[in-house]
Amino acid sequence: MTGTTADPDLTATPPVARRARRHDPNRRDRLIGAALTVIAERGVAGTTHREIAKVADVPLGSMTYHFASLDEILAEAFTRHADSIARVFDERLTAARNRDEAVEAVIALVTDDLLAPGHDLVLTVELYVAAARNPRLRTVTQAWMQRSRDALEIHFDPTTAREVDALIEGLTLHSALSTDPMTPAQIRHAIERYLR
Amino acid sequence: MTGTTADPDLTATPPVARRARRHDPNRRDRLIGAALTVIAERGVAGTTHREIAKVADVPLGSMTYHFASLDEILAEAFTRHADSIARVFDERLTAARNRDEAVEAVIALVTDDLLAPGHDLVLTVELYVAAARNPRLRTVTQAWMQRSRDALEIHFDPTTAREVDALIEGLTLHSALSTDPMTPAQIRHAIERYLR
DNA sequence: TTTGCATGTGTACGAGCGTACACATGATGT
DNA sequence: ACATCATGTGTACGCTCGTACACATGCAAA
Repeated sequence: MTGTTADPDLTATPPVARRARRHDPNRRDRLIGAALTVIAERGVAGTTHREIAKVADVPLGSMTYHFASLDEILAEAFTRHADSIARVFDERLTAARNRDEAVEAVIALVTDDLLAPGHDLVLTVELYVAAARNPRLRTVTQAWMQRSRDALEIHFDPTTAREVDALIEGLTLHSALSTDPMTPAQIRHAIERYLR
Repeated sequence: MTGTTADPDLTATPPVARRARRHDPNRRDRLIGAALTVIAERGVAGTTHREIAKVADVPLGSMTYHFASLDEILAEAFTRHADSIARVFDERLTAARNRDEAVEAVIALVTDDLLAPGHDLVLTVELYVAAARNPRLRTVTQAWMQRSRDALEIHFDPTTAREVDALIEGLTLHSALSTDPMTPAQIRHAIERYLR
């Protein structure tokens, strides 16, 4: 009736409400998780402060408060990714009590973990590409590779460990890229052929 | 002495000389090559019209004339890359006349071609990442994989061909990522262990 | 209770980007 | 010879980006 410009009450709620402040401990952790989601969906190239903030439902300014730069977010996100895979790797191989069980552990690792439906294999390839030009990320990949090899060397000699590590890499990558991914039986066949 | 603003001669050479027009057939091809150079140096994420133009020593406007979009340049560049590797693959395996020679061909392929000093392995990983989100590039990788497998099937059964293809992928990728790349002897050992 | 500071929020700025487009030029077919 | 048009060149526009920064708020120490 009076029109929006006629109201003289300057204490009224401003037209654009300020977002309520939230108590949000471990927002930093949530942001790292959101970063991994964005990387998986849009790739490192499509990962921006604004996109991560949107996924985490957080204002843009929060990004620069918690992280000095985009590089820092990427480094922390990929570190978490590599650690989570390396931990599974460790657990499977530590649990194996002899060589035969170790072979089964490797097979299970590939078929049940690395090629599991929910597992974002593209995240690993994104890491490799990013690491090619980011020394900090190269440290992450190298530590991860070392850890994998160490776990394998619990049961296999160093030469075999290195070769199997490469084979695992190739099998997962190939399955991920193919329209016609390898079946668990084919994975088993390839690994057993190599290790038995 | 009279100062630069005192000259009334409007027919004089303008302060910024227009670049001389050049007769440049197959500039399009040169641009694709320049694109591969840029991708190898800066990654797909750092590949821009302006950067490619600078490497090829060509004005920016030339990019949009020869290619409808950046995607089109990337697709053509990666197609060239994949074809050039697939051709070597074909040649090596076609030349082999029995299984033993085929094994040697695979070893030579990895050690002498894929891991050759001048060969940009990062280009392949860049392709994989780009293909994850670009259907056109996924066609390129799948055609490439099929061609590799076909070449291997000249000498090996389909199951072996697929497994060896994956092994090659893993060996090259692993060598590329490691600070401590595998030696030719180690490559030979891994492949012979699998194929003999 | 008061106060300091870690944390949360909104916005502005300059840079680089893809792309569009107007204009220039010379090779080529007639 | 000359007209045409494929090719070559320069520049402007609108957009998104990373980052900086001023201001708000409430927990915790004193």
